[in-house]
Amino acid sequence: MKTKDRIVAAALQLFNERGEANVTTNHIAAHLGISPGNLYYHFRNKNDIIHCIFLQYTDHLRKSFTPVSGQESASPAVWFHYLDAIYYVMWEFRFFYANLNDILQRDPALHQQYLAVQQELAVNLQALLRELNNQQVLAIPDEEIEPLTEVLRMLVSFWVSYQLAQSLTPRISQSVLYQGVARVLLLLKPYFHLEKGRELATLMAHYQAMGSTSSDPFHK
Amino acid sequence: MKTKDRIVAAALQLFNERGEANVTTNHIAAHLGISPGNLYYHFRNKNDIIHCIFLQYTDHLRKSFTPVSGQESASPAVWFHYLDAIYYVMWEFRFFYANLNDILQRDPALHQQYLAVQQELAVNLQALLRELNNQQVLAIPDEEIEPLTEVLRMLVSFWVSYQLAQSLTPRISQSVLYQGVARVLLLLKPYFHLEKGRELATLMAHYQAMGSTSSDPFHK
DNA sequence: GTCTATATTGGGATAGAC
DNA sequence: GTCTATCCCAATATAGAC
Repeated sequence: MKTKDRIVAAALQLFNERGEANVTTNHIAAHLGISPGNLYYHFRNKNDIIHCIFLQYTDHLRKSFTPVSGQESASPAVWFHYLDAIYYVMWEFRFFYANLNDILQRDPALHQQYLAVQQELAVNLQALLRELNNQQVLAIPDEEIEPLTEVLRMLVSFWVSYQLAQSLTPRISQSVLYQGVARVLLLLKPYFHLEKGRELATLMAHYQAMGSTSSDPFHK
Repeated sequence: MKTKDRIVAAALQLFNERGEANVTTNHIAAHLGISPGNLYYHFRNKNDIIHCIFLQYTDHLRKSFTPVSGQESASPAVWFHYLDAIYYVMWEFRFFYANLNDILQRDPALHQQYLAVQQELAVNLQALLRELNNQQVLAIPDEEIEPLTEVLRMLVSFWVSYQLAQSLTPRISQSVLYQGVARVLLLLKPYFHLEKGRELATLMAHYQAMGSTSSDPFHK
């Protein structure tokens, strides 16, 4: 593994574990057993490192949230896929969600790219909900689809921050992220067709179980 | 007005206008035409100033969100009262919401007080929704009240942050905060009894109008 | 590519005079 | 209470040898 990649990997790990604001370039270098100067040979500055991580992030989002064909969208297996993807991205890039505004504010170029990805996600999510309406899974009034998807994106984007604010310990657990996923389902629940109650109950039960704190000590 | 109070007022204003992270103690002093040393005569440090602002914040919350008697809760006028109070606190202390995690993380004592107030709010909000259930206004399944109130608090607490992330300009407008209030109603809408459709529509229309950008240029 | 040593910066905070 | 002057510190970033 090239030094440049090792730096990115170490940065992601340390950012996630200790918070981006608490990890300096010196920490990253020390963690890898290289000098600060060496790190600056590979990256212009800290933002440059974050930008590399961000590329992985958007890659992931684009792969995980590509729309599926109409038929498929009605399958609970696909719902699991999407919801798991939400969990995964929240966990894998939690440092980013934990400091979203700081990071975006200090790097306008990154902010612009962020907005572009968010726009794609918004479009895809709205299309998905419309498709689920068509497939008789959901019954969301048309004019509510846009604001509802916005609330859902907002919920996912700031669930990590919310959880950090709710606890004195700066570490977030996997289980609280599953609780976030369960909240997504909660907000959609009133719109599910009654015939889908069974499938919905299965999903809710799953993510609630994953979100119960007792599952956490195992560090699954 | 005593210097100490002037400092707090100036800090709140500058924090709201430029973002807490971008306002140094020197800026505050310069804005008031006093010396940095003078500022430090009145406050141990910057956190100390924020703490004073936070006391105003909690004062406000406690006054605005005290529970009302069961009967009253069914009155649309009371709903307006609560929703306007949400708007007001988001606007008046938007710097705090914009930087919640940074501020809490660097001051554990403040964080503890924050958690205490949040706990009060959670209890009051749950009680309010239960009362609205009783008054035949809402029909929220009992087990959903707690998670739903959590999502609502989360929505309000991070709406400002969300809006900042959604725009390249670091200023937030009053209208986007009204949009946030409208989202609160949106999430509750599925649970409203049908007979209350009229009142609900009035509320939604009001906050949507306030949230429309065309109302903003007037800086109401 | 990697190192050591160091320059730079800027905000937080204090000392001591007035 | 208020001022001026200054210290302190930590993180970012660079210079130049190896």
